[in-house]
Amino acid sequence: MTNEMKPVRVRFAPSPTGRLHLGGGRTALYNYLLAKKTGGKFILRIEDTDRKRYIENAEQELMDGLHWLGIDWDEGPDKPGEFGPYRQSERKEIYLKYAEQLIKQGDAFYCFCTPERLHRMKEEQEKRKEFPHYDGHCRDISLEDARKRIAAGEPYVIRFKTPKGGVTTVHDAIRGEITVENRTIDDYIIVKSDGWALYHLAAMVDDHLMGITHVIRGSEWIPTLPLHHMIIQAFGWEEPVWIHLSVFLKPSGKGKMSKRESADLIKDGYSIFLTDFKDLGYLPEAVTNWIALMGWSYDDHTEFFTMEDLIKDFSIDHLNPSPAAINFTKLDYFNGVHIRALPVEDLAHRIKPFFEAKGYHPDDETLLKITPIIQERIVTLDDAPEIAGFFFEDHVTPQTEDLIQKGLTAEKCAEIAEKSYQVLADLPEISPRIGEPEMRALVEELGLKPAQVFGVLRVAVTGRKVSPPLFESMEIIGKDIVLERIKTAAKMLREYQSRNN
RNA sequence: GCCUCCAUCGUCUAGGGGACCAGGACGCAACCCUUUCAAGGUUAAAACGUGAGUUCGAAUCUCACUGGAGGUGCCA
Repeated sequence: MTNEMKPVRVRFAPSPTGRLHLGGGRTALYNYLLAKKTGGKFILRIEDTDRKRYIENAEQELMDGLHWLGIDWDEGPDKPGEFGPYRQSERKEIYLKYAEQLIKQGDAFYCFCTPERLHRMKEEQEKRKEFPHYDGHCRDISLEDARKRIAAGEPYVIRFKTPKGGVTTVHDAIRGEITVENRTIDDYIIVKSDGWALYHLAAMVDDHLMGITHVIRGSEWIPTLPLHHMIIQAFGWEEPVWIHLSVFLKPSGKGKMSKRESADLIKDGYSIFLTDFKDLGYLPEAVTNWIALMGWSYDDHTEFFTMEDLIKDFSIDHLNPSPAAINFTKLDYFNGVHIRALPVEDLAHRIKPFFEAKGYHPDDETLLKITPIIQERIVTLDDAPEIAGFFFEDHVTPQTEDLIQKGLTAEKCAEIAEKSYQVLADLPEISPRIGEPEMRALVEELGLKPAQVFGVLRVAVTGRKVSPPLFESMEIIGKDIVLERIKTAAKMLREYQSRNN
C-alpha cells in the first residue's frame, strides 16, 4: 500500500527551546523516511513564536543533530523554498490575517479577561472540582464593542470558539478514531496579548500554506487534535493525515525521563540528547537504526537497517502506538553491529579523534593496522583508545603479578620469557605467519598450555592481561620493541624471584 | 480530579479469528570455538494484565476493571 503512495509533503517542526532529544530525532526520522520513500518533500520549520523561551543556539544544535543522524531537508530556514519563510517568528502577520478571518466568521472572539480574573476563575473551578476551562465570559461580546475596547487600548487575546455540545471524531492513521466530547475542549487562546499566534493557530495555518499532507508528531498532541480539526474545518481546508507517535519512556518503563535523570545519564556514558551521542562514541548509523525500531518494525526478524534500507522499507502501517522504554543496552549492541559493518578505512578515520582526545598521536599507517584487530572488540568508538592506546605509547608498564601465569612460578615464567626471546630473536620478523608456528613449537617443548606461554608474552608486550590478538599486535609493534619488552619482563620476573626466595 | 491514548517474554517487538502449547532481537545462563578479550555458533529460561461477552474456535473482535502514559499554560 505505502509502496504506491503519492509523494508526501511532511514537516518536522521543533521549537528552539532546548536540546533535541531522542524522541524528537525519531519524529524527524519518520517524517524524513516517509518523504524519501514517496519521493516527496521534507520540510524543517522552526516554531519560535514564544520569545520568552527562545534559546540562542538551539536552532543550530537542532540542525547539527539532524545532519549528524543523516537527515537533511528540502526546505527550511537555511534552505529557502516557495513556501517560506520557515521560521514562525517571520510569519507573524500571516497568522494575524487568518485570526482576523476567524473573528469575522464568528469562529473566534476577542477576550479581555485579565490574567488575574482567569486565575481566580481557575481556582474556583478547582474548588468546585470542575475541570479547568474558560467560562465564556467574553464569548458573546459584540464585534463592534470589542473593536471599541481594542481601540481604547484595552489588552486582549483571541480565543477559538469551540462548540459546547456534541462530540468530535478525528481519524489517526495508526490509532483509528479518536472521539472527544466537545464540552471538554476549551476556548483555547490562539493569539496572545503580545500579538503572537499560539501553536494551535500557527501550526494549522503553516501546515495548510505549506501543503503538508501528513502530520507525524508526538502523542502529546492527541488531546488537542479535535481543536486542530475544528480550526481546519473553520477555514474549510483539507485535513492532513494525522499520525501520532508514542512517547519514549525511561529504561524502567515507568514514566518519561526527568530533567535530573537525563543529566545523570551522561555519567554512565549515555544520553537522551542527540548531539551527545557523537562524543560518546556512537555511530549515527547505530542511533538511527536503534530509534527507528522503537515504535516501528519491518517484520518478525529483520533488525539491521541502514538509512537506505529504512527508506526502502519504512511504512506508516507498521508504526506501533504503544509507548516504548528506552533500552541503552540495545543501542550498545547496534553500535557494535554497525562498527563491524564498517569498512576498515572508514572505521580508522572515525576512531582517530577518540585517540587524540585521550592524548595519543596516532599516525594513519599504524591506525590502519590496528583497526581490523579491534573492530570486533569495541562497542563504542570511545573504547578504542582504551583497548589499543598502548600501541602509541613508548613504554608499557606490566605488573609483575600479571606476568606470573596461573599455576606457574615466577621462575617458570621467567624461563618462558627467556626462551621466547631466543625463539623470536632468531626470526626475521614477528607476525601470525612467522613466529606463531615457532612459538607453538616452544609451547610443546616446554610441555605447557598455550594460554600460559602466550599469557606471559601478552603481558610483557602489551602491558595488560587483555589485549587484541598477540601475534597481530606484535607485528604492529615491531620485532625490536617486542624483544626489548620481553627482556624487560624476564628481568622483572627474575628480580621478583630472588626477592621472594 | 477530569479528558484522552496505550496494554504480547525484564526490554524492543512479530502477530490483525483457526497457520501460535505465540516467532525474532537485546539482556541473562550454559555449551562450542579459542593464546586473553571480543566476535561467531548452538541451546535454555522467559510473555498474550484480570473478568465477562461474541464465536464451533480469540493473543487477535466488544465491554468492564486494573495498570501505565499523555493532556489539563497568554509553552510547544
